[in-house]
Amino acid sequence: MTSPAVSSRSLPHPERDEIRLEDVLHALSDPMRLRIVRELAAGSGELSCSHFDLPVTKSTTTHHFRVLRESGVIRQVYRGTAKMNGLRRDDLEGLFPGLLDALLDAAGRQAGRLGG
Amino acid sequence: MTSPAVSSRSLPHPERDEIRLEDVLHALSDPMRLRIVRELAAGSGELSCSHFDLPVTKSTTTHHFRVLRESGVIRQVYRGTAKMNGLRRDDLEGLFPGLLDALLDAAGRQAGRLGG
DNA sequence: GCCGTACTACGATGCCTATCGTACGAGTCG
DNA sequence: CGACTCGTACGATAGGCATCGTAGTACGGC
Repeated sequence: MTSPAVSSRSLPHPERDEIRLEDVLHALSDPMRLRIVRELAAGSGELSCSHFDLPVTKSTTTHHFRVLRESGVIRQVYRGTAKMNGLRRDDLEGLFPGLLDALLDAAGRQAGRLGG
Repeated sequence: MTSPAVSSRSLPHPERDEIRLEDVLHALSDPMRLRIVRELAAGSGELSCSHFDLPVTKSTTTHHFRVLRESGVIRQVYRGTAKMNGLRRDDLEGLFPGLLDALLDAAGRQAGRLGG
């Protein structure tokens, strides 16, 4: 099968109205999570957790993805054994217009400045 | 005297190049500190620490101002017994164009949405 | 010099969190 | 079914941090 079904395993997400700016900022204040979000923004669609090659164990990776989901930054859905991740661009743009772009731009500038 | 001299007590600030996005986001992810920054942005110039009426003790207030200063969000200077606080708008705008405005706008929208 | 105000320094406390390792569950493929 | 992959759950650990209270320092005015 080329497109496996979405599993029924539950993955609680906050509604758009429940997303709090402080939680979003806290989620993005961790370098590992900021890196994940930047990769998600660079990729066109959804990315699986295992696509990311982070310098931490899988347990810790799971933890970071959960923080991002529970803060409302990303949306996660099971597709077979993989868990696909996507930025909640529309919800964030509706709540905080221009914020996500400004944050991604800021992260990109800093990476360019520090990383070479 | 109407304009007391700036004291020599040392208050270390990060240089513009040393300001890290993660630190700024972490600083603003605390409700008390976000509130301080919003008040600073609303006021035209510098504000003294004692101008703020926060629901925490003065010890904790000192702590929050230090986090904001050490992350590069505000600049602090002694003027007599008072310590004046000002947003580092220029430095932040130079490093992360549009970010501060987007953050303040987001905070304002959320306050309007939740606070009435 | 003495007092009051503004802020700080330090220690304590309790909570949160980033990290790990191991054991487990869900799904796919042979 | 059995093996393998992907991701989770749980416990442990170590460090960070928001908060407080008390004691202390710096400055300005009397």
